[in-house]
Amino acid sequence: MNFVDLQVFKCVVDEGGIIKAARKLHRVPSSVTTRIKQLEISLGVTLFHRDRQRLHLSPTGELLLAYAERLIQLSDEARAVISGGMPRGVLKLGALESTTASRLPRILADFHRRYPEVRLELTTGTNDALVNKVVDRRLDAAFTAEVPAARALEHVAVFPERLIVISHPEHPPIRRARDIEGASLIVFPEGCAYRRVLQRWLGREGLGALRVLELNSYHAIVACVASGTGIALVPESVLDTMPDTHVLRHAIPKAQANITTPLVWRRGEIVPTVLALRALIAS
Amino acid sequence: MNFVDLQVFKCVVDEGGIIKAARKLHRVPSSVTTRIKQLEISLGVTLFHRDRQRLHLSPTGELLLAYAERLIQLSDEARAVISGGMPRGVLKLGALESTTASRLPRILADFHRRYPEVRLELTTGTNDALVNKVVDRRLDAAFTAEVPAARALEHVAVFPERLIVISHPEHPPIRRARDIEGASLIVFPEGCAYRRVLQRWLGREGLGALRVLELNSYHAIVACVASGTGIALVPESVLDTMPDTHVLRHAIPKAQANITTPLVWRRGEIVPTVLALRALIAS
DNA sequence: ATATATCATTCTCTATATCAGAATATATTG
DNA sequence: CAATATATTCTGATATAGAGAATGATATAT
Repeated sequence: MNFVDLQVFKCVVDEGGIIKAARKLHRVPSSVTTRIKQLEISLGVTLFHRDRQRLHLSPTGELLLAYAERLIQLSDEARAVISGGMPRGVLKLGALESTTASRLPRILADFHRRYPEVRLELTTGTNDALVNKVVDRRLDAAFTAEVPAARALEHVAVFPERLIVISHPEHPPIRRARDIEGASLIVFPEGCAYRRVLQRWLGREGLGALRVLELNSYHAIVACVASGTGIALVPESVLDTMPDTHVLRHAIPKAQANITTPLVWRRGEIVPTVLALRALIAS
Repeated sequence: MNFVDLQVFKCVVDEGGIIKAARKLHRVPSSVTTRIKQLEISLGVTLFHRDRQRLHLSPTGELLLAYAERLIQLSDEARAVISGGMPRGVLKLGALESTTASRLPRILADFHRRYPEVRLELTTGTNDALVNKVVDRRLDAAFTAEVPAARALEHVAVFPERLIVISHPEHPPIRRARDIEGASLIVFPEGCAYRRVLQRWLGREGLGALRVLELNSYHAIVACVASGTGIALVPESVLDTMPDTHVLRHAIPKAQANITTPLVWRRGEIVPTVLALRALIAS
């Protein structure tokens, strides 16, 4: 069993006959016949039932077909990633404001250096907005906050993140949810998964609704926190990109704090540019 | 790029050298070297950095390794599933309404317990409809009423059945065909072999056409018979699955009464799932 | 310091596998 | 009935892969 055999097998099934497959494969029919026979012998099963000079896929053959398709697809992907020529064209990428600020600069610089033929279009947005845009094909892929529940999406874990609470420098230490009672929350608009993390934590410890201020940029949020307007939940990596901010950092329980930023794309529709991005991140 | 190359590649990485890999693969080192070189040439990349007679996996090599492992694992799985014992996949089975009611529940329960990987698709229909579907490959096998005449089908005898005539409880005894003169026949629609048995018997004893009522379910037929609408011919085993039916049973001549339900499939095209079913019934 | 062992590689020969092409057998179609 | 289409078998040419021996370069032990 090798890739050539599997490709020949799949072609015979798709084209519905030895001769048609031979034409498509630029081979002579006898070669295709022998290849199929060899495959049957090596697996010890009958892939096709021969009925009056016609081939009919057997149930076992159907079983193999499913595997053959997966194997061929995977090997094509491997070849594309490893030796695939330079990807080119447009890569429509989405990311959270936080990921954009903390992780992307390095990644995108590397990416552009390695694949200068790719024009990058970066869209920022909340977790939910990004997921929707990927599903709608308005993005090729996105770095989100949560692994999406949708069956239609695939993902790979990329960046481990640690969420922390930040406050005004003179704020007393925050060890539990009730320590922030009375403060205002400064958060991203609805749809941000980090905000849900924060509210879940507060809810779990019995804290109800707080005053909420919605801002659209981490710089604005951090500036407001520093000036004592309220507290906020941010990934530590974002804060590390802002060296001169005078805010106090408070740890929250690990169960809430430790999350992973995934890269998500539509199932089965990974494109060369995204493949290249994924390969670059993996290395 | 083929599976052998990938396995050799993975082995070299795992064992950490050409010679160790060669030992493990029962090959000569030169063979392993050439295999790796070929792989590098065919992919157009360098998989290992050669540093003073030592190999070091390159970043590209690491990329390939990940794919190689998935591909090898998947192909092993395919081989195990396809040439490994347990049948799996879909079994498209046909059966008469009567067989479905009386014999199949036990059989199918056993079958599913023993071969949980097989998804069963059961189709009911008349004898002729089932035979046609098997010939057309829309069924893998079927329990029919008669041994099919078609050369293209094989069969094995499975269940002995005894056909009996049933009537309203107050109906006088039926000993010969003329005893039912004037009654209505309640039968399955055209294509049912049991119906032909009944009409052959009546015809042989010189009885002509009777009024006929066609119904599609044994429950309906038995209910109509019980209420005095007419008489019907049913396998005794079906009646035994309906404990509270008030109908009178009448024997008919053994030549007509004793039949055998066969399992039929296309000649020479018996598949693992049907093989398993046949084996289970035989035991 | 020298000898030995280890390692990857190169080269050549042989066995094997695979392909193309011609011939064959059977079924479908005009 | 001829013509076309289909899968298969057989044979010879070709390419490929593996074995084995030789090479060169490095590390390790005496």
